[in-house]
Amino acid sequence: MARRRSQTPQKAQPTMHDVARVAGVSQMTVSRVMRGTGYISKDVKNEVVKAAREMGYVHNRLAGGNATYDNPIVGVVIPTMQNRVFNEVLSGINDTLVESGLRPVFGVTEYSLETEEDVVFDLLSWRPRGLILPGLEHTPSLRKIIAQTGVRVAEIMDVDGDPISACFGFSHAQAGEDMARHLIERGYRRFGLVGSQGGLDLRATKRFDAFSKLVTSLGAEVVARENDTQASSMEAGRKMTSALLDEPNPPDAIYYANDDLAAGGLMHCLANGIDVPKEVALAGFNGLGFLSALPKRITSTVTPRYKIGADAASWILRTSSADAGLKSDLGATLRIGETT
Amino acid sequence: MARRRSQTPQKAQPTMHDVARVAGVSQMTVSRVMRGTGYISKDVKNEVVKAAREMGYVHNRLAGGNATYDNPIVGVVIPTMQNRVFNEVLSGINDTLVESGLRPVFGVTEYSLETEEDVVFDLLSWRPRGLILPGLEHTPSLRKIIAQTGVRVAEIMDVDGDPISACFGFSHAQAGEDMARHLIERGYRRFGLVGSQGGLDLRATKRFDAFSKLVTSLGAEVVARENDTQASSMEAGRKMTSALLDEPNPPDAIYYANDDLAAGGLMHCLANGIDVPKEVALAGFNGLGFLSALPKRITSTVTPRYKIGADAASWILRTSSADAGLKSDLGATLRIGETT
DNA sequence: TATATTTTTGTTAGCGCTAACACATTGCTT
DNA sequence: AAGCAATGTGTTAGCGCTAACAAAAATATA
Repeated sequence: MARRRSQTPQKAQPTMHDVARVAGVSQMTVSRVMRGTGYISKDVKNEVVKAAREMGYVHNRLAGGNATYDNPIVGVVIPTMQNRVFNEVLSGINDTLVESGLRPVFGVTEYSLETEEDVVFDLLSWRPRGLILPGLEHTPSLRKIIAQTGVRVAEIMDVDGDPISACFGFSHAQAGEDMARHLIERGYRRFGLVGSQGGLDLRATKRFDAFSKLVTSLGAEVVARENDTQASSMEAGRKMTSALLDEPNPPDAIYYANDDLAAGGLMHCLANGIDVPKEVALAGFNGLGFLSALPKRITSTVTPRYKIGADAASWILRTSSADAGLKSDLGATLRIGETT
Repeated sequence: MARRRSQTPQKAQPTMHDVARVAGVSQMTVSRVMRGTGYISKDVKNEVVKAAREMGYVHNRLAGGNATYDNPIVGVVIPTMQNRVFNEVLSGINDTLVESGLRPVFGVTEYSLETEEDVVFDLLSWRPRGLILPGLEHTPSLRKIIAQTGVRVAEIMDVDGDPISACFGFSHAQAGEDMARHLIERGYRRFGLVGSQGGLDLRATKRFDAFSKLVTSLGAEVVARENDTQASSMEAGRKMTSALLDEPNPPDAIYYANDDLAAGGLMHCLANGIDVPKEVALAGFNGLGFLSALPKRITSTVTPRYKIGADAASWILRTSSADAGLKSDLGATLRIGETT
């Protein structure tokens, strides 16, 4: 076993050198066996694997990264952990990455661009093979450090704007307009908007802006807005819906920033005997699976969450940096339910 | 700038040496500034920080870990990403870790102990400062490699058993019994159990076992079980509830493996005019926030998810490995709602 | 059988960084 | 002004690993 300088709480781990000694080969041969590269005879390979297993040796991939400038890491930034949308995005990222022997390292911004800057800086200290960032909006400092380090960046969830290198998502403006057109067609004219995160969710804002603009131009109007500062949840949706409908001239249709909020709205109506969609129509966003379990299927926009994550991850994995300026619109489709 | 051997797609990053040259100091001084250790004069510090910023230098923490046997990493294993419970646990872990300048690296097992073994082995190749594992059940090989490497391990979510070193959670047996006692007290006698993951969720199994045992000993009985192989969700809960209640002699109370399933059950009853709790009582598990948004507050067991994550993470951070055999029961409390 | 080719193993240098120690310099006592 | 501690900076060695380049051994070819 190798001697150690520092008195870490951990036991001294064996090194390749130790394995090599036990197996009676050179350390380089052990390295080759561990990575499965180059020529190795079967006998030696077995010998090395056996010795490693017996000693409990685990390949130290980070030390190797040091020598090759290539750590098996992708930095992944998400706005929040409190939203299931990102569970699915992360699943897509994780599955794709793990398949290639890499792992994501996460950072959470809580919807703050300043925090995002800090998080990215921290993530960069891991010398990741690439970075996955939410949205196309970033601070100038963030852009600068990205440019300086030349790190590969994939932006996800949005395509309305100019990506740093490549983006994978869908058009929120389009999604907002689609929903506006649908609701107008169904005869609704007085709209309420319900969001969360105090307007910091820039993609939701894009949807709402496009929605408002279109309904206004079609002769309808947005009569009320609610925007809780707290995280999105069914509770928040229920509370805000209640507030909205208690006003003197309530809207006849409510467009929510996401399905959780909309489901909360539906629950409020259900509990208070408000007929949906006769008295008020409800529309969500994301098309999450749980909608199908609700008493009424809520109209929503289905977004390709898993695929966004998977595509972004595999773009990072592709070594060619050829496809700069790539805009991958994975599409989001309106799914009409029983609430509009 | 340093010359590079390999032709990575990334731009050549400046090193401490480069920064040192620009700032006109030794590389060691740059190292000290970056880590904020030792004595550094203000002038030199400013000079170095300025140079680093201008060059876009980012401290490479992984290379340092190589020299100190101490990477800023904690390996975190979770059964699935499809369950919001783990969002909160991860939040607790992440918040605590990031505060100390570390980051979690995740692995997902999909409720398979064999996969867990592979994941842990992979995570170990990152030489993490510690590992956080779900539950107290692991394969012998897993235990062996843990023992061999001497890595610090915190087990979470359960305290019914013997931890490798320390565990943070609550007693599932206790939770199951508490619920059993409550339902018996309310007069229910014919119980249904609804789970997911095909019984692979070992903690849910512990609850169900303790529940079944107690109700049986109190003269009641478990008359039906449903156990979907797919992931837990409201949809699955609704489907299984429907199946359960369509049988000739349906249960008068259903105990679900978690709140999502229970909420799905409630939705089924709501949509089909089944009176809860008169015709059938429903009980969930976890006490998630969204329950308060449902038309009827579902009886559940509130679990300290965030705190479990936070406590486990800060135990990992504590360097003393003194407290071996630590069992931290954070408690789970029955919360009676309107569905029982 | 001699030579070229392929396969297998080893040696050397060095990745970017930090611990440990050495050596200045400064300010403070007395 | 001498002595001393505190402060500031540099030098050296080496972490665990891999690329690049030998060199030896096995195999194929002429």
